[in-house]
Amino acid sequence: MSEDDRLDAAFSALAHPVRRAILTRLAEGKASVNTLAAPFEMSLPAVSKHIRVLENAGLLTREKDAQFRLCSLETRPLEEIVGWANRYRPIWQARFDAMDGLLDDIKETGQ
Amino acid sequence: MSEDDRLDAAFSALAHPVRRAILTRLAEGKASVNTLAAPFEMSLPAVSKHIRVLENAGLLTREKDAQFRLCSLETRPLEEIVGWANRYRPIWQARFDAMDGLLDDIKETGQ
DNA sequence: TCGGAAATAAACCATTTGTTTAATTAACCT
DNA sequence: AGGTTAATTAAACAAATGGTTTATTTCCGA
Repeated sequence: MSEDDRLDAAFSALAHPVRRAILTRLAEGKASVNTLAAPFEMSLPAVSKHIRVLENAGLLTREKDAQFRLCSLETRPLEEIVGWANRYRPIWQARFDAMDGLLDDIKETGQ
Repeated sequence: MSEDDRLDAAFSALAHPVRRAILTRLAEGKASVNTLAAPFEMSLPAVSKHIRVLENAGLLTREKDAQFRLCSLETRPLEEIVGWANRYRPIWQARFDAMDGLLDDIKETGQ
C-alpha cells in the first residue's frame, strides 16, 4: 500500500467523532469491543464496524483473549499524518513570524 | 462550530488524494481554479467541488481577481490536526523509548 | 458589442458510508 | 449438555460522496 493509500485510510478513519473517541479511550489502555461500545448510544454492530475501519487504517490491532477481542491503539498512522502535515509547517510558521513581527512593530512605535 | 466538527471537516477533506494534491500545489503559492485543475484527468466541475470541500474545511480561501478565483492555502486546520494527534505523542514516544532501550541492551550484552 | 474563457450551478447516476435488526459463531460456566 | 455472554456477519436502507454532462453567469478583450 502506497503512502497515499495509507493517508487516505488514516484520514478517513479519523473523520468520524465516534472513531476518534474510540482512540481516545484506547489511549488509556487495551479494551474489549463491548467496553469500547458502552459509551455510545449506537448498536454494537455499528461500533464493531467503526473498529474495523480503524483496524484497516492500522490505527488499532485486535488480540484474541478467550471470548474477548482486546483492542490496542497503534500510533504509526498518526505519526505519518503529523509527518505529512509538518510539510506545511514552514508556511504556518512564516505567518506566525509575520504576526510576531507586527507585534514588535506595535511595541516599537507605540501603535 | 465545535472543535469536533472542525476536525471532522478537516480530516474528511484531507481523506482524498486529489484534495491533498491541491494543497501541495497551493504550498507554492496562490493559483486559479483552472491552474489547480490542470494536473488532473477530471472534469473542471469535479475539481471545483473538491475546492469547495477544502474551503468548507477552512483549508483554503478564495479571492476574486477579475474572471479568476485565486485560491490560497490556509494552515489553521492543519495546526489543529497536529495538535490533536500530539495528544498521542506520549504513547508513540514511549514505544520509541522502549525500542531504544532494547537497542541499548543489545549493545551492552553484545546480543 | 460580441466571442470566448473562467467558474459555478443544476441535474443526474453509481458507489460508499453509517446505521439498524436479525441471525450466527464461538467461548465461557455450571 | 445447555444457557449466557462476546462478537461478527448478513441483509436492508437512507444519506452522503465523487463523478459526469449540460446550462448559466461573469468578465475580459478585440
